Amino acid sequence: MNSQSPSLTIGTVAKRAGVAIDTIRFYEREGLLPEPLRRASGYRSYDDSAINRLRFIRRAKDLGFTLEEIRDLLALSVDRHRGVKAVKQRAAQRLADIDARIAELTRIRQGLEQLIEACPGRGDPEQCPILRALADEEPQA
Amino acid sequence: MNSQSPSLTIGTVAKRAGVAIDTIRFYEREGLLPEPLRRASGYRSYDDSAINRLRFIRRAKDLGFTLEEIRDLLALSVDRHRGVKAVKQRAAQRLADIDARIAELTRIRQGLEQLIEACPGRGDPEQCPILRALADEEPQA
DNA sequence: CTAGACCCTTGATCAAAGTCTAGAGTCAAG
DNA sequence: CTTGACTCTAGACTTTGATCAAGGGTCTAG
Repeated sequence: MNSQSPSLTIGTVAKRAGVAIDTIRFYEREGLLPEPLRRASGYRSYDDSAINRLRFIRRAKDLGFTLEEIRDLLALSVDRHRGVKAVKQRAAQRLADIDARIAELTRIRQGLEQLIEACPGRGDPEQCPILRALADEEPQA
Repeated sequence: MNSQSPSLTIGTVAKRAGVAIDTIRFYEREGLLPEPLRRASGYRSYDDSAINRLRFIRRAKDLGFTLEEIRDLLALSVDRHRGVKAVKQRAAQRLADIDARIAELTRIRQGLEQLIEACPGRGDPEQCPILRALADEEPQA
């Protein structure tokens, strides 16, 4: 097996995972990263799994999950002792959350698209459907 | 002439527009609402246009605009000649952003769904594809 | 040994979009 | 006139997700 050197410093991990050092310590405080081993000096000592986890967090974040949701997602792997069934249920809940998020975005998207299609892109603001839809009728202030 | 009595209090406006009083004052500070007339006592005095504008803000917010973007939209809507085009462009940019987000969510949704489908929901945790994906994840970046 | 790079903790600060508080003045009803 | 609801200002606080600063200890190369 490879990788038997669990002695990455926080700076190295930060660089490889593409996040700031402060962010790593912040995630640790927030319970998204486990507390790492420490050297005698007190320096945090990581191995590759920390980098993997940080990348996982970053991707999930890019997808619009909050850190709290990500913590739940990560907690799935800690649920081992509670059995595969609980894990599957929680994953299904995540899926439902994602579906709801997609549905909400789709609703917004369609409202916007209709407005854009109806807008000539020039002329009198009074005629712009985007502005009119937002303003509702009878402004004339 | 149904000459409207322009003497709505902030509380009435808040109730009709469906926002909090503090939010109205906050929007005023932030330049999203014009400063209203004042009574001799100092009380803010609104008319219906304030309600319309608050609804405009709320709709734009629902469409994913930030308050800063909304401030821009409100300013643009006053510009007869350039306003409409810029409004349409910004709306189109919002639409593109939303599309990208939907695409990302759809992608992760399908990955998650496949994991769930492949998971028996019982048995050895080592065999659970969900746990395995979370544990290892990320082959390369 | 010493300089410079790195790491430690604690606590402050930021941005967004409000929300809430304190202390004081005002308005409408009874 | 008094009571209670309403409004005023200024400024502090909230949440999320970090980022920075101060004041120190550690590590490594020359």
